[in-house]
Amino acid sequence: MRHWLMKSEPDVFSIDDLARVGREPWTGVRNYQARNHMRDDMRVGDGVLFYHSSCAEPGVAGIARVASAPYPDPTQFERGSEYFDARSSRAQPRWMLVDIGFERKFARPVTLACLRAEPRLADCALLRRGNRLSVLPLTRAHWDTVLALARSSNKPGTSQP
DNA sequence: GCCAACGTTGGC
DNA sequence: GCCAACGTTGGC
Repeated sequence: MRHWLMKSEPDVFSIDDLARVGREPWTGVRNYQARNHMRDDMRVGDGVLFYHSSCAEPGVAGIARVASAPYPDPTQFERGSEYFDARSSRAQPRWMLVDIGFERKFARPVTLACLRAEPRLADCALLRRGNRLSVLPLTRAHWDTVLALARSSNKPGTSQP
């Protein structure tokens, strides 16, 4: 099983939204590297860290799972959608996505500041300077480390960053 | 709102 | 293929 991190702006779609709907097509990705990860590398059941970006407290908010095989992002065909792509066709769709299924929300998010403070995450792609990729792979060690941070930050008496 | 970093576009 | 201009991302 592989592990991933996927960014979402909570004002648009948060971990609570995912918890409510249970499962969601990850529409709107218009970056080839991110698309390639979904199209070529993801498998049903892969673990996903659900990351809140562009918000007051950026960080990992919870866990999801890859819930479908890749298929064409329907919004690329929707004239009038902000994600419409005239260069795409149903015969040759340009943008592929997967469905993401809710697993759990952390009691407290693991904040970006907390991630940056963890030496074992120093080589994580998320923390690289200027990184903007919205779908990125994690090593098993990164995954385990973030989950451990989520557990430790929930212990009573543990200081928060 | 600012700005650094990066991806995309398009002229040549 | 090069590269400047432009647009977007995302933290602060």
